[in-house]
Amino acid sequence: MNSGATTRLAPTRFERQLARILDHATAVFYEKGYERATMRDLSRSSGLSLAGLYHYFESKEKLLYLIQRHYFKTVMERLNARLKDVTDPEERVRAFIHNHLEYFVANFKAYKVLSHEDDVLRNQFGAEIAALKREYYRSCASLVEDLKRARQLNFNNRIAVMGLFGSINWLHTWYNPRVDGNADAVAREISDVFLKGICSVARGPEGGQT
Amino acid sequence: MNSGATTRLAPTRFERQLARILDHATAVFYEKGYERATMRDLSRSSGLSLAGLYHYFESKEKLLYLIQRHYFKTVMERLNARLKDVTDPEERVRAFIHNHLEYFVANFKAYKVLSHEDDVLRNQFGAEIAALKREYYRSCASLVEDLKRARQLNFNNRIAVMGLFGSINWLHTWYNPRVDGNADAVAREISDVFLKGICSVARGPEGGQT
Amino acid sequence: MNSGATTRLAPTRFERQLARILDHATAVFYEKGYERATMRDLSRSSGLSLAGLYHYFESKEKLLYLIQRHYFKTVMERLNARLKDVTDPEERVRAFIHNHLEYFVANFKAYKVLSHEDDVLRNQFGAEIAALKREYYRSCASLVEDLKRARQLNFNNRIAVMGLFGSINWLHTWYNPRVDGNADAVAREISDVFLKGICSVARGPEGGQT
Amino acid sequence: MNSGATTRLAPTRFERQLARILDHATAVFYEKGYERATMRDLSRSSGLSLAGLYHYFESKEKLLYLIQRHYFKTVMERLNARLKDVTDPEERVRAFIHNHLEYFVANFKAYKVLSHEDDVLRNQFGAEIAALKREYYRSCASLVEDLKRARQLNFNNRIAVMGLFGSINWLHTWYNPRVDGNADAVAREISDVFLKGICSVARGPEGGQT
DNA sequence: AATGAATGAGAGTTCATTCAT
DNA sequence: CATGAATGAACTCTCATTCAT
Repeated sequence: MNSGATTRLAPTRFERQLARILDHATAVFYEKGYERATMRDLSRSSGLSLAGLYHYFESKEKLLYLIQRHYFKTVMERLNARLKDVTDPEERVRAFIHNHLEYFVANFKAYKVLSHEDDVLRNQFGAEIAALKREYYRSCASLVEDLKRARQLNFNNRIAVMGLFGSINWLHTWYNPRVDGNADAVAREISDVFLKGICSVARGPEGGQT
Repeated sequence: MNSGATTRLAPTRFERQLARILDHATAVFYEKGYERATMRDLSRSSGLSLAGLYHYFESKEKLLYLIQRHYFKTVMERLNARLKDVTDPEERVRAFIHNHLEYFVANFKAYKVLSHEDDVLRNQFGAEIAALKREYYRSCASLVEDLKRARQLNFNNRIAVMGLFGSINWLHTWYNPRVDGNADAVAREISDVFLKGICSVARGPEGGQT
Repeated sequence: MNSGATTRLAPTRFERQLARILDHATAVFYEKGYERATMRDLSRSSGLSLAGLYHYFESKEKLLYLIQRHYFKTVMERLNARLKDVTDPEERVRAFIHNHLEYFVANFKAYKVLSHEDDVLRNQFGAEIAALKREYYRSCASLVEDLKRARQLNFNNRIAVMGLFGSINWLHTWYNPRVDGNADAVAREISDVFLKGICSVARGPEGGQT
Repeated sequence: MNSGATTRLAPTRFERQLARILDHATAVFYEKGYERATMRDLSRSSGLSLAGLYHYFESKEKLLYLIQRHYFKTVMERLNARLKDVTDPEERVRAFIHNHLEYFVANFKAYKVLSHEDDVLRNQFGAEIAALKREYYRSCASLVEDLKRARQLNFNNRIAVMGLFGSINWLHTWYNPRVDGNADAVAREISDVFLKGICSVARGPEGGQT
């Protein structure tokens, strides 16, 4: 994990250590959940002493914040990079879904920490993460709106997008690569159902929402 | 909440009290999450003393178990009752979605306690709840399979059903009756997208899975 | 167990019930120790409700008091009855030992409750039991003194008697009827060692104590 | 108290602190008994915070285990050292009694914690302490058997040794240095009575036991 | 940079006991 | 006579965090 997206230059020792700790912490939060995980668990898994951990972050909450921020930022960076080359509205929605699944299947532990520990953070930390999440949601919603406009479709944006987010955020409770194939396969299946779904809905001019 | 489904006759004082406590506890778990919620919170919210609570259940875990069991059993009872009168395969899938949303919009606090505190329970309790959850999943999967067979459709059952569960289980993170309308409206929208989606997917004979 | 030594007439229902409860309680105290034993244990073992127990005694302490008092009084009554027919000093000491072992092998659970929960009781209860214990000790000490005087023996009374009490009070930690024979056999062996011991000690006129 | 018999080199700060805590705990257990003594009592007596205590041992049970193990091991080490220089069978039995009394009069609080909290420990802890106790008992029994063989005596080994253990384990309920003299005096008296006792018993060839 | 030692606050749970019925 | 329901107080133990070194 590459924390500190601020610099692209060689990371300092501190940054490398921190990244290592965040990785271990992600695994522990994945396993036991944020509340159940104790600082002692983190100490054990990272090999640092309990007090040593506090050199790298001020509190358990800050640690969760750093993890969530990192993964939100990274998935969005990758999304933006990927969308640069795609213009077709439907393909852009597919790109979003594929990007999400590809990244989070590769980082499935982080994935659960993002979706399950959704509302743990309070105050400043909570607000920042909520903002990132909203931004990510808006990215997806925009792509769907673009497609709707381009094809003159008719469905409830919010419910459709939220339904899609549900599908892809719930993945961590069931996804098994041996049963379900790789990320590409799952992304194609989910994209197909979702896109055929919204493209086929046609209830006449009264339905829908901007 | 009507605990003790064994008898339909007048509930005893104990049963009524227990039901009242489970209701309060559900609200507290909804608000703070199971781990963060303390027995002292439950004491406060229920008006009973800390020790008094233990007259009604042996442990905090047992309490969560009682809640989860109750709601799983009830939603399945209602599903079975509703399916009695429906024969058309598509309508039966719609009935499932509608039943789920109707019940859990009416009991949205319990809803979060079911989906968020998914894997808290261990051992016997965990096994029992997992069995109920599997049974509920199987109900839905069967209905989808019936539809697939009836219409000779072509899609990945598991991914489709899991995607649907994601959509309806994620609801508790965003549903707002003032914005999204009542349960009927949401159920119709989600059903439309899902059903059009799976009915339109046609990738040729190589796709799909039993 | 026959509580309430005050009347020799037909015991009332209350007395019979109380005696039954004391018996059960003795068994529980024997098994778990006084501190570890809970009122719920007593409720379970006696078949009465928790609150029902309090009709028979005011507190857990009083219950222990009643048990200890009963067994101390009974063993002393039996001792006095037995000593009536014995005049030889040595035989009187043997009678004490035999009486003690016979009674407490027959009531070995009570026996542990007497010796292990020695110093639990406080205040009035503690004082009364301590007085009974002192009386019992004095009985034994007198017999030993009589023997010493009659035979003009020479040993430290207090240490000898305390040593004897140790031997017979420690019994509950090791006595096993299948290995050690019945009470008579053990009493004879212990009496032999003790009596030969004190009768053979002769360190000249400076030793001993009144 | 010198815990950690593994090294005879300078004890670490941790070891010294632990030893200090065990000392305080021994005093508290002596005073109130293991069950009645609370962790708060130990905290108060040792000057550490409640949580601080848990830096040194994992549980109240482990604490009792550490205490009991220490004293059993130490008294046996001392016994073995002392027996090295004694060959006469009678003197060896006297050495055992003297060693026991000397050590436990000097550590009379620990003494009660050993004998009164005999059967508190369960499972692994209980098994280990029981094994040490058995070893200590065997040491004594061997010495008595040696004497019996050397002198061709005739008495029941088990009852005699158990009686002796009763005498010396019961000491903590009555011993008062001002009344009873020092350990040497008491040891001599008890040894005299016991040894004269077993040496004088002669009931003919049918008596005794291997 | 890193740690052993320490802590205040609070967790879930159990206790002997009471009281309305 | 007997009980289900209830409680205040106290229990052992764990938590995230700090600080001297």
